[in-house]
Amino acid sequence: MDKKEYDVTKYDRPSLTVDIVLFSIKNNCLNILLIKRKEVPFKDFWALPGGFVKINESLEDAAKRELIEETNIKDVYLEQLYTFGNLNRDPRTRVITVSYFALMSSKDLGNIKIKPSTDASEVQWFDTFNLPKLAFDHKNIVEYGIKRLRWKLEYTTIGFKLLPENFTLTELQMIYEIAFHKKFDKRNFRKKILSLNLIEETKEKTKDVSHRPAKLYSFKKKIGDIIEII
Amino acid sequence: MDKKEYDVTKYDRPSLTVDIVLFSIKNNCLNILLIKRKEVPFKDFWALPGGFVKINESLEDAAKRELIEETNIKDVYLEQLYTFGNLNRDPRTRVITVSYFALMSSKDLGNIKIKPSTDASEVQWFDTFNLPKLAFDHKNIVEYGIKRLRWKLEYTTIGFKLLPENFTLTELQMIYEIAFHKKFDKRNFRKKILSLNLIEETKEKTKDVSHRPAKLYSFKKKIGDIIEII
DNA sequence: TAGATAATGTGTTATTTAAACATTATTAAT
DNA sequence: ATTAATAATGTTTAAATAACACATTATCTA
Repeated sequence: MDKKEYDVTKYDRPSLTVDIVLFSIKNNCLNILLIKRKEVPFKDFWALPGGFVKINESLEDAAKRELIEETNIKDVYLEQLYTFGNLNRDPRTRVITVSYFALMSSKDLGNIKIKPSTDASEVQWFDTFNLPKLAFDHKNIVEYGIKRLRWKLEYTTIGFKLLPENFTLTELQMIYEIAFHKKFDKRNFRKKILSLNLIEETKEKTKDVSHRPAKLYSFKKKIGDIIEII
Repeated sequence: MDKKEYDVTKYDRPSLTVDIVLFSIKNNCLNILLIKRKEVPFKDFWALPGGFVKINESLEDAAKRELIEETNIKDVYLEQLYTFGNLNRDPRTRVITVSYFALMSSKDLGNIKIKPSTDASEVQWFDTFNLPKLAFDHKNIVEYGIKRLRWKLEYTTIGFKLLPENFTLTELQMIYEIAFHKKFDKRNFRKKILSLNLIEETKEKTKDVSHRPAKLYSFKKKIGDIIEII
């Protein structure tokens, strides 16, 4: 090592965590996944899934690992949200958290077995607009996540990440109405969505509904593509 | 301490830095401030101003402190950009950097004495679209900063942060043209800007120009307000 | 001091996009 | 056959955006 090189280890270093705001649509509500903490601080409080970043894993890998460890959920859409680093956000020591924004398709809700882990005694979905008191500054993080969701729905095609592969236009519209807390005109919504040329009819229809069945649509692009609409 | 409490200090912790992408308009160009590194790694490479976060300062305070220490610049508009945490972004050890996006009024360009410091042998403005080779992954950070700037110009009133208190409509338009790398129609631009009702005429005009002098305008809101246009 | 130069300042029309609005169609259940 | 429930569909109006050219006001200089 070069003599002139800084000894970067000489600095006191804060701890680094990731926390994940995972949204999904359940019972026509925008839901967020929370865990119940097993340990102090904030023992028995609900909190965002998350945990310490390991020295040899990227931030995104840490977020993925924590989701799996604490909730057994994988293959969600994930993007970085914001880094919270205020001095006293954790009573134990200085902890910086890089928060992640995640979306899960409602089709996966059924497949996934949410299981408690070493850190969490319970794992549960909550209505985003009716959350329990949260540990740490997780309320702030959730609010930041809701803002990001609205913004992304408005300006990108991210809404498809919340839907199963085939979906009805009514389901798609519902996502927007849930996230924005307001109704949209059905005809204008359909015109707008179809004019974007992002989805196409499938040959299928909804089954086992006691009313006129709806056409199922699918997103044209391969999964993984988020298109900026603007 | 509660026995059940984690010993959070037992984890290997990455180092934490901040880096600042500071934009200003100079010579009709969008400029970024860089420092020349005094030490390895990347000795003599140009890099973003930044440095290690102290254990008892917030991330934003760290960004402000580093800007002052390395460049003697203060009172800029500052917002968090993105956190870069890939494994090998620093050859010495694991380093996470929380990047910040900053804008400086062109009126401050003259007042400020940029001075080299302990970490930097030189400090200099560079044309954003014609940068030298940068240290670490700072090229990525800059690109992220440019995207943020464009987005913010389009959807907020942040452009005023790059201008002196009184400015001409041509100067304002120039900022948009520089950032977007394209021309806008003068009449439409003025109509749009004035219809937003955010700026007002002052009684002054440009002086010492060898052509028709332009009316000077000022932003209606007190400094600090960034309005979402949409 | 007249003419060249250089940038400012201003309106109208056409096009595109967004908003408002109500009826008929299809299926299952009874 | 009737009912209940939701799907599907078009037109008209208003608002926002885009395209476009020339007169004005100052300095400079011949």
